[in-house]
Amino acid sequence: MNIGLLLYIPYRELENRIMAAVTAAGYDVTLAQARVLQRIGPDGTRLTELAEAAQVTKQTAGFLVDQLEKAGYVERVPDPTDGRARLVRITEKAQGALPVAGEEMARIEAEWEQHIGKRRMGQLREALEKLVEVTDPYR
Amino acid sequence: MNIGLLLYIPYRELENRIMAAVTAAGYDVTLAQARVLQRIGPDGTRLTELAEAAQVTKQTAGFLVDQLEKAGYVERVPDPTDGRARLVRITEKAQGALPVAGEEMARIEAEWEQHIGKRRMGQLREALEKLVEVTDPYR
DNA sequence: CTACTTTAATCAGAGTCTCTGACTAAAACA
DNA sequence: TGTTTTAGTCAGAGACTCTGATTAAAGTAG
Repeated sequence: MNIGLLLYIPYRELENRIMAAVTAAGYDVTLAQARVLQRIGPDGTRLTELAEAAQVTKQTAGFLVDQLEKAGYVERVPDPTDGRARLVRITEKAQGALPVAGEEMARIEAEWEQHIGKRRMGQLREALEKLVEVTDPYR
Repeated sequence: MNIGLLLYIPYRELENRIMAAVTAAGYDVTLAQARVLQRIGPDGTRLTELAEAAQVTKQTAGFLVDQLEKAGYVERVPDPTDGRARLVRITEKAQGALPVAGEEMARIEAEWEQHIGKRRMGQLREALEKLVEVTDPYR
């Protein structure tokens, strides 16, 4: 089995389950919206930064933020340090979703560790962290 | 850094580079088309099977196969064992793309091994193969 | 200070991907 | 034979993403 599929299959499982948990908790967010949402920092993040982090164009990021804003999950506030820019911030309404996602992620990691063992899980994480050094275009 | 992103970043790099290599070799295929294409077996595969393997609906798979067919990369032939079914087969035109993808993949794996070391690469593969046992819905 | 360049964001339009629901035809089964 | 299941298609809509052009603010060189 090729390494691409080996990386992708667990990733997709993780993403699907987290989305399901968030949806079950009553948050109506799509996958693309969630990918943007999780990149927003605690003090707000500029659209351009979000676009880079999520690997989409500014237009796409703007489109998704528009939807998130309409749904009340984010708000845009002026950036005090730059008159052109605005900061996208997570609203109180969306704050509750973060721990839901975090808990589901922890649950999944625990399941994985149970199956492959603590040692292998540690090796997996170590290898991936090293691999990200050469494959992440934003570091 | 969360495990999801750790899995996704190298995956995306792999996918992007393979797509770039295939495109550079003169094959005009989209990512979604490629995901279907790589699931087609040597003797042809049914649409329904492709849909399951690629994790999309039959309609979506059909839509992508239509495009691949128009571009001359696949053909549909009757399934001799089932009058309702048709086998999607890779045409000669598309055969050349497979080694291009394979070579790029091997090149990337070699680079990764160079960076993280042979030992870690082995551990990574071992851990992922074990992980796929519990995360692959199609096995 | 002024003119030029860059940067942040948006507007407009199009192409691609994916889905739900309804349907046809062949196969499998009771 | 009649019913149910399976393989695939048709129709329509929604979601995602892109390229190109534009506006406004900031930065920079003279």
